[in-house]
Amino acid sequence: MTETTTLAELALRRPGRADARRNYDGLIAAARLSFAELGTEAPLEEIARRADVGIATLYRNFPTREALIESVYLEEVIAVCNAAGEVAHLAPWEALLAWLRRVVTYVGAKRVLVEGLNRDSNTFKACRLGLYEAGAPLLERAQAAKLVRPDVAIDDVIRLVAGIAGIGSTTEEQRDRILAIALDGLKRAA
Amino acid sequence: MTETTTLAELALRRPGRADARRNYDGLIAAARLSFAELGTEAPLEEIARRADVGIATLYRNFPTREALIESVYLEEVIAVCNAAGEVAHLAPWEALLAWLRRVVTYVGAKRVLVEGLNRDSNTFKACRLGLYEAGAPLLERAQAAKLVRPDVAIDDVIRLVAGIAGIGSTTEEQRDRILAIALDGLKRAA
DNA sequence: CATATAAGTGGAGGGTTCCTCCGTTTATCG
DNA sequence: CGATAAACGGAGGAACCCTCCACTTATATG
Repeated sequence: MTETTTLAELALRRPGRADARRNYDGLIAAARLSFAELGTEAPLEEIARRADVGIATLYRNFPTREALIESVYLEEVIAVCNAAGEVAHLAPWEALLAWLRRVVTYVGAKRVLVEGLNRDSNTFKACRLGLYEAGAPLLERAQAAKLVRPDVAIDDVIRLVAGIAGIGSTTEEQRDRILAIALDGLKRAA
Repeated sequence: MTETTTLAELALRRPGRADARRNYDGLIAAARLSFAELGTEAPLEEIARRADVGIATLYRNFPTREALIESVYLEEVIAVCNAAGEVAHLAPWEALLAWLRRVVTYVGAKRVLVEGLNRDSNTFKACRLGLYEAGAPLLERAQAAKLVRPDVAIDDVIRLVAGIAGIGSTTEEQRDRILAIALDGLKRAA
């Protein structure tokens, strides 16, 4: 479901020739490493060097720095979307909670990637859509069980949680507490 | 109150000589303009040019780009802190709500300034402290009136609100709705 | 297998921005 | 007014960005 949009984009962008595909993958791997180590401002020439590839090859595959950041980001979002399936066995409210917690952890860790990238880009929109599709069933289940107020939509929830995840420089305990407060507002008004 | 820490920092950093102080102020003004116009990546030499000052003067006052961003940021935070006084005449819950809305509007508008700046820096910490001191009386009043659950602290609230403010690419309506949901969780549990 | 061809490749190089160094200017104080 | 310490400007080397083009190679086809 998510994969239709996302993988379509991936498949579309990935080069067709064997050697080119090898370089493409190598670049993403090198970029992930460099970004983690030096931040999103890591020199592109350094990334190309690590991938054992000329600078022109990098630019051919990723015309802008943001395109590269997004491609790294993409793979990780897919993992979180898939995690929505792993909580299906839990009770409605607990399942929703568990998955949202996972989203917070994930987005928080990769915050450095997200900030500074154009949040209106196509790839980013696709990621959001993927998260919506992954989370919607969990929300609906909780609403059907009368545990969550019926007037909230999945994109409200995702954005709320994403916002909390973006909070910098705080302990994990505090972030959990804040998340709990916010999600209390989600519960069915008595 | 807030001003003790904040202004102490400001006074500390501000040069003592008349001409130097003039340049310092000119640089901040030019920086505010340039950042608004070209983003936080605006060429520092352009900023120096606009301030009618050599590039070395810029670097002497603000050794890094972040230092400059922070200084611009600082002045604006003070304005929000002062706004806490302007809502004192409202009822407890409404006063808290009004001020938090103001914080969201403010931080949302200046998000471009905040992201990309080191959130653990001294200046940033001072700003947070200022917001805490400004907001604490509002929160305590609402708690005393039994309108807000007693187990939340002001820094939870500020961070929660700051997180929501940081959400990108959404309408003002949605942001208000999300804020309302989150603040519902703040209310005294029945 | 041979070979045509389109896709892919690397790196030189011009342009921009960063940031330091140092000789000159100027505010301040006795 | 003169000494002196603080502040100043801009030249210039280094890092990085990104385009252009001559060369290489995977793949499809006869």
